[in-house]
Amino acid sequence: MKSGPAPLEKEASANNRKNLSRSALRRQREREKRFQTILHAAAELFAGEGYHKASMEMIADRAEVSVGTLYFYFKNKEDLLIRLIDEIGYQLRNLLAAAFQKEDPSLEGIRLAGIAFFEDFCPNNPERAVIFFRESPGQSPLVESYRKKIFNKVIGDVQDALTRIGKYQGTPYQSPVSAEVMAVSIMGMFERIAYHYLIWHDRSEELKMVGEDAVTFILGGIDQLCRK
Amino acid sequence: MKSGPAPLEKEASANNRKNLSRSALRRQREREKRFQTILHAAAELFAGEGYHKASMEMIADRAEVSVGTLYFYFKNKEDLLIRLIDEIGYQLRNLLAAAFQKEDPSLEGIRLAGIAFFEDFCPNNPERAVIFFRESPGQSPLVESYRKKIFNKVIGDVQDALTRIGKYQGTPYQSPVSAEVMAVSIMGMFERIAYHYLIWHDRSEELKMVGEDAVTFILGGIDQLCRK
Amino acid sequence: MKSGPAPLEKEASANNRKNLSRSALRRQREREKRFQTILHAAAELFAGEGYHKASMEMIADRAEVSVGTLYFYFKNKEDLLIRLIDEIGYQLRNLLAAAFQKEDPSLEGIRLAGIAFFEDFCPNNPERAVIFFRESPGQSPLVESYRKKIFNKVIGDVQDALTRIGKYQGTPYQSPVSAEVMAVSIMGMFERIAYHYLIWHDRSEELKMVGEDAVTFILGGIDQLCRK
Amino acid sequence: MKSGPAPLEKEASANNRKNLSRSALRRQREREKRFQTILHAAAELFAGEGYHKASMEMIADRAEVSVGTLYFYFKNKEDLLIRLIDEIGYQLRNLLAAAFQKEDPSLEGIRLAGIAFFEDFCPNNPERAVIFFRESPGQSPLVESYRKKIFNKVIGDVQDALTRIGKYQGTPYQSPVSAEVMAVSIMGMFERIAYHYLIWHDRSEELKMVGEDAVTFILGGIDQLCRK
DNA sequence: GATGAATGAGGCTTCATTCAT
DNA sequence: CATGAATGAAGCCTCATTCAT
Repeated sequence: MKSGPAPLEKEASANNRKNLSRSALRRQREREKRFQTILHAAAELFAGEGYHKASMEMIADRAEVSVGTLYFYFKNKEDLLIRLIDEIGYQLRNLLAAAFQKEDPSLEGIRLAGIAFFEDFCPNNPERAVIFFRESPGQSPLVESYRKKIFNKVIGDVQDALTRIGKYQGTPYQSPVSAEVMAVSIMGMFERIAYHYLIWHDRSEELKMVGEDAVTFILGGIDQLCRK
Repeated sequence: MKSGPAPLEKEASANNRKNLSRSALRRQREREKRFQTILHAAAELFAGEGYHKASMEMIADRAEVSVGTLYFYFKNKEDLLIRLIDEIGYQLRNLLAAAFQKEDPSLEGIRLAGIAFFEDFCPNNPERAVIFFRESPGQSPLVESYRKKIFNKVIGDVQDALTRIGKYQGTPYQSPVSAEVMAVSIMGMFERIAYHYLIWHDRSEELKMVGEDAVTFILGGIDQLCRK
Repeated sequence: MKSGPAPLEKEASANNRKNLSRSALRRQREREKRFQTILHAAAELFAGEGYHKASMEMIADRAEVSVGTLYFYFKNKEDLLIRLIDEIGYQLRNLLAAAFQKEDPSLEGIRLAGIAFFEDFCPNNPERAVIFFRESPGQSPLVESYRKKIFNKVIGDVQDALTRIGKYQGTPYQSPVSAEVMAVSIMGMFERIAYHYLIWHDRSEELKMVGEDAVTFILGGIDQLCRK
Repeated sequence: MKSGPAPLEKEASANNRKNLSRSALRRQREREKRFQTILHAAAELFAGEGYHKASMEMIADRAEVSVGTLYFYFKNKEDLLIRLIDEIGYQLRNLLAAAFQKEDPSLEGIRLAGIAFFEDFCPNNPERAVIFFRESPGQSPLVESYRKKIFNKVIGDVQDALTRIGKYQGTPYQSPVSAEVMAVSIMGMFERIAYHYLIWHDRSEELKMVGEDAVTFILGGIDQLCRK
């Protein structure tokens, strides 16, 4: 309560301000850290035990906090899941956006995006793939609405990239919904390939080859839809 | 199962047998009917309310039987879901098999399969699509193991068809896993397109056009993977 | 709390003392003010949301202080309620005492008390009526003991007034407990009339007329009990 | 499962029907009995420990059933309280109605009603008085709405009785709301007298005398309001 | 004095499953 | 075979209170 030797007026003030901002910052940092600790614990358990089997108590234990603290940082269990899929969706979009931006609008961007997904995202975030593709569907209307929103965004990104490519190359698509169908298809391929080779069968070492075939498949499909 | 006392005469015996077999048959029929009634009620509720929200009591009410009866026909709630996805998987495989068998091993079979899925299965079984694609993932290890088994079979069917086509046409695939990757990809496309245009956005009237684009995409993809 | 460097002179000292007492007074005032701010916030929320629904956090938010501060000024949540009903009881007693003292011991005092309650207290303190009559009963033994004490005091005041009137007018009561019964009855009438016309049905504009009838009723009752 | 010797056709049918109806009736009876057992256990605990302190587990224990059974018979804890106050309100109305009907519309009916409340209801149902007057106020909006409805009915009954008396005796009331105010007042007196002499101070042996004074008070009040 | 993050006991409620009738 | 009342474990969540800063 009592600080050391009395500092001069202005200095004291400055010091004080500095102290305040320091402690405030530290608080902020620790808050953020705790938030992530909890989210991480939840992710591990959702992926490992399944969303339903993972109880709030288990999550609290793993995060080394009390149950009450969980509810200080998150509204409820559903919120935990929503934050997770939000974060994963964000990561996924960034990954794809980076791939698309590496090149001029061309199929090369699509290829890079596929490689990013299969060779970067999947092997490095298997837990997140599990949550995104296996644990989050069909859990509640609210979660489902978030999933829908996120998928729509990712699909929209891919669709935009395809549209840009089409315009850039002067290749029209077969039907008005073609770009959308392709984007949805690509998303579906990514999803089920991850599910198949990562979640169900642990064949992650084949993912590189699988991804290449998948990308070839996609490029062939796009090409075909540009023909007529 | 338990026969009565030894009958005296052939006539009597015949008579008896006839009676027994009649009532036994009726029993059998009613049993089967009830089984289906319950399964149907469960399907409606799983799709409408979600697997978890649908309680055994609700299912019993809708099927107009008692809760106890549910447990006579099904081992437990999980069993209900497993039977459903089993049935759906069976239906799906038949659908695809029929398409593949309509033609000589050729891409036409693939096209027909796509049309069968998008223009027959989806619009006529939206409830089943919901159960198969949204409600059954991530519910329990056992259910997941059944899902895996069923998906593997469907994927295997497609893969076999693709392999047959490859052999028949003398077109080798890019890599050893190519046929499998394509099968998995096709499954993923089907799944997410159904999810997107049927479950999330009710654009089922567009499904025909969407399906055509998807099939074109697939054929282009296959073609591409046969090149080199 | 932290004084600067030691002052040189008496004047300074005097000055200092003055300063100290000034700041001490200001402290005192601010303390009092904050106490009331919190109590007021609690009153609003207890009346508006109900004692249980109103959480300490909500109260802190409304009073624009932190939760910790609540516990500096009040022992606990129960304490908040007790202080409130104490204050309300105090106000009520003053109100009645003022009415009784306006006149010589006579029924006129009773009339004025009724008017004070129905035409002053009720319309001007509906929130307090809600707390006193609806939110405080049955919350905890301790709160209940305070309620009992307060009611006893108010009833005692009325009883004393009635006794004085009886002695002054030389009219004995029917039984030894008559004065007490009348006081309790009057209190009950006040309570339920407020509950009925103020809390349950918003007919506060009729309260004047209602109050007059109530007072007439009371006077008739008192008169009757003095007969024999 | 197997009944004794095979009865003749009609007899069997009759027997069967009889058996069915017997067991159905017994079921019904036992259901009703359990319902009451639980309600009784809840009443004891609500009165003894207070509504909030009495947990569902405690109630289940006292009723010697499982917690789940509580929820088979009652929707939730609130429902338990509502059923109780409903039942008490019903009992109270019957009590008063019986008193009013014993005599021609006259003040004697009011007197009998008072006696019924103070000399019958209070001493024989102290627990119910506690629930009705102390534990049920301010618990939740829904409970409060039921309280309001019940009080309104009881007050309405008294008001009707007073109106009938007024008409029968040709004595008009001071103001249009007089009958209502009197009814509300009487209810308030009953309530607070019960609270004072039964719940707070255990002076139930004085209740007879207290009740007499209260009735005298009421009659005087009514009389006064008929004058002008 | 003030803050607000952390606690954790305890409450209510749900629901799959069982079993006597 | 069918019924449906009973079970009880387990889950989510609230919130008054504390205490280090």
